[in-house]
Amino acid sequence: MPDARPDTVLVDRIFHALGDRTRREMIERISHGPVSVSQLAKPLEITLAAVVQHLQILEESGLVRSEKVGRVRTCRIEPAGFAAVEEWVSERRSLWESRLDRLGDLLAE
Amino acid sequence: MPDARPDTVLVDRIFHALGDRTRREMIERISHGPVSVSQLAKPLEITLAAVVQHLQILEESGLVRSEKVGRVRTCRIEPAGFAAVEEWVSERRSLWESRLDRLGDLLAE
DNA sequence: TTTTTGGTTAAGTATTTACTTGACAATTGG
DNA sequence: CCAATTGTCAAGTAAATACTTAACCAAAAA
Repeated sequence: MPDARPDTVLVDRIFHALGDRTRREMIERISHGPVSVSQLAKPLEITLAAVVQHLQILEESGLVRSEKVGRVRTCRIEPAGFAAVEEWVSERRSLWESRLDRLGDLLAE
Repeated sequence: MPDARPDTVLVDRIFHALGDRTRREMIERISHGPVSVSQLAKPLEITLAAVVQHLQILEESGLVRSEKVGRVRTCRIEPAGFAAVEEWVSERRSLWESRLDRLGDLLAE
């Protein structure tokens, strides 16, 4: 990924994080409640090391937060990140829907 | 990308499509109104061929629709796809927010 | 204290993916 | 008719990214 305007960097990271199915599965799991890294890894057929790497990307995107107590790291959802996605999507959609070009479509038919 | 349950395939394609910044820029552009492929390519510093390839991925995801009349292909937003994203995101978020684990967090502090 | 559990880090491999080039087809303008 | 525009397709390249292995550390259990 090349550089971009500062205000898009966040969105970039979020969508990149969500672009991988394994990471979405991890989010799925975490959204049902806090889980440790090894619990998170169990249903996935990849190594623990790979899971840790995915987790790092999820944390950098701000979608997930984690905290280590003792030797176990517990993962939680960070709702703010999700709000940013909804915002981006609904913004683009409403932009389109508010257009009157639809009218042109009808006339063209 | 490996296989997945049939009902997740759509979501997979959508998030994969949104995972690329160039494709999001294309969506950005299209959401302001219908555009031809070459118009779409102009601000992007990649070849027309690359744009066409991105467009194909966007169409397969259901986020964009296009139609060719004469020699020009015009691209439009397909709002239904966007709704699917919002649904997925808000579902995960509300799942988390409705959890009472927050209570546990407070007690732990 | 020894072992097991849970996690981290670095380095390398292999697959995906974005992108280019070049050759081509078809519509439109001069 | 000839040329420019608009797009398509196939094949190859280069870069990004997912994943593994292996060595390691700290906390908890036996």
